[in-house]
Amino acid sequence: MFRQFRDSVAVALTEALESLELPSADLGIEEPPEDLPATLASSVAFRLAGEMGAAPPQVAQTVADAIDPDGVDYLSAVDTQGPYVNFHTNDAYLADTLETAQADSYGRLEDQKTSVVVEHTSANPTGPVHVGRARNPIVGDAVANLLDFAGYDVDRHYYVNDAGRQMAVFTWAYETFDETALEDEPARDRVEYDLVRYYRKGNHFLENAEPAEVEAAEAEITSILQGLEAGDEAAYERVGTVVDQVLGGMKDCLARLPAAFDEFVKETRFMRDGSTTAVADRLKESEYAVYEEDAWQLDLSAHGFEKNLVFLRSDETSLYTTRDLAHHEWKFDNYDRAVTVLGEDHKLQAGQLQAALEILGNDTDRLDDVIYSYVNLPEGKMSTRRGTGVMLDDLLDESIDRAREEVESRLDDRIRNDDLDADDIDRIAHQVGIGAVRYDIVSKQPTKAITFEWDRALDFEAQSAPYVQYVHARCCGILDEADTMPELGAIDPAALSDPAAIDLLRTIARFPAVVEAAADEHKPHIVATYTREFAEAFNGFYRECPVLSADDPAVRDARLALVSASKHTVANALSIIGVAAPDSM
RNA sequence: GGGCGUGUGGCCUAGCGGAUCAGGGCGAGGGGUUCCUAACCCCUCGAUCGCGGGUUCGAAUCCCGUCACGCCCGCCA
Repeated sequence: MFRQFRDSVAVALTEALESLELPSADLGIEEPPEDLPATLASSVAFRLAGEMGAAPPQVAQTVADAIDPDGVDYLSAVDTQGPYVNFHTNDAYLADTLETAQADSYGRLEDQKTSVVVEHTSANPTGPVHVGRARNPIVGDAVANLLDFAGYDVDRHYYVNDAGRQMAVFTWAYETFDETALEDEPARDRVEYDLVRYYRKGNHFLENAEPAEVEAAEAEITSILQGLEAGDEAAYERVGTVVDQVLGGMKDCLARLPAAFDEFVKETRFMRDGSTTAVADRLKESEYAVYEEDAWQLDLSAHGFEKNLVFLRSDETSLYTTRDLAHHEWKFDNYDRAVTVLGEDHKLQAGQLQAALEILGNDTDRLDDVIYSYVNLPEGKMSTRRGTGVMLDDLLDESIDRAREEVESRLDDRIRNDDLDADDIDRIAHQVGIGAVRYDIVSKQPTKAITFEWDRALDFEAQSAPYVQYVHARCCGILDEADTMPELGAIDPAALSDPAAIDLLRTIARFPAVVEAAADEHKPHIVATYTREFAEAFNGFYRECPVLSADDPAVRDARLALVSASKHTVANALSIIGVAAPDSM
């Protein structure tokens, strides 16, 4: 109801200002500090003071007097406090919130009639997913969930870089070396842990072998790349053998988060269908194209980039960005909007891509990037090639193990006699363990650098996933024990008179606005912050207001409805950030 | 050298022009459970928001400068 209230206040305030013949371009509507009773406030008086030749508090009073609360949705009264005009909600605001939030889908926004493709992760299929890039699937999945919940028609894509030099090296190494030549056993019984050993072996060979041997290897690698460029079916198959296996393993790892994709889009697709060549041809025709040092380049100085972007090598083969151009035009053909989640190291490339897309005549306003910083180890960067780094699988395992210990240590002093069995313990360990990892990452602004430390990443204390998950479990516990749910029509919202209950209901009322703001800015961490605020509000209510043992049946029913609304709110907020909502824990 | 990003109490973090807004959390110290799960709650200690200027009625928030850290500046991806 918060969004509706905000809209109606904006209209009322605009009309009031117009009636006073004052400018209404900047309404200055904001949320007042927590300890004030008003739901919304306006700071227009500051800006109008000069124009009216009066002090801000007086201006505020004049404006407030010009608004008649009657007929304005959810508005009960307008008053002032110093220079601020404050807007208070009426009973219907809370009553409608309580009723609306009874729906499982509470918070989901209206259909935006817009399709959007969210591309995330897109890690080269060279080996196991490590924590350094784990931010990508976690943030990416949350962004996709968020847009979906905000009413967009979302597809999730993983762009597979299967045409680059790295994959050619990998393919050559896989075909060349015998398993007996590999030094270590796979770190884990899954295909990408097995095959990455060939990749590392190959890279090691190229860096250390005799020049003649390296030259021969390079010739083979080049022939693979040229085969791909020439549309040679055998080359696709050779590379595909490696790519599909490794990708399959990575997919299994990502599924643990869980992060799932609607489509894995291979870049070779845009070589095979001729669109990459077509893009290059069109670029050649553009006014920004230059042919220097035997290679076709784009002069992007007018777009703010110092150096030229090479889009065709001297041997006529395409580069990553050229293929990505064809890829993005394909996105534009099939979707209204495109969001890409990518590491800060790709930022320059993304900017060049966007400039080139504009040169090709695309409307790049349809494209948005979400940039995140890599997670580094205290001793430096993680690297698949060098085999340094913490694997996401290991992080998840460790987190689940610690969560399991936590559950087991709590079993003895559980008050609730719901007899958790082995399956429950396993379920809770997974929900909490994986939830904690995701929450830790999704709750921070992605642009902030993170240095990975086990204990910090696996903290189950307050302001973490379990803190919020526990609120959901409490809701379920109460609803479970209440034999019947009251009829919607039988609920009297007025029975919720305690400050803690009203505070909770007001927090619930804000949820759709939080979803809207987070989706508009592609910032799932806003939802994570909200879950924490929500949990605090709920815990306050839980402490102050007994539900099942409430003496007055009307109070009990109203509180029960509030718990139900709370459950939907927290469950949906958690689902957006990809954290499981346990029924018990 | 240039570009982009980050800089909030011992540590992590929210806020990113508006009201005693410097908010949470961890850590430290002290309390709370015959009552819907104490992975909870309450209290105390602790920050002039990297530093210096400027704009503004008002700046952690905007501008300029400066320092520190990260990322990038390939006919790699």
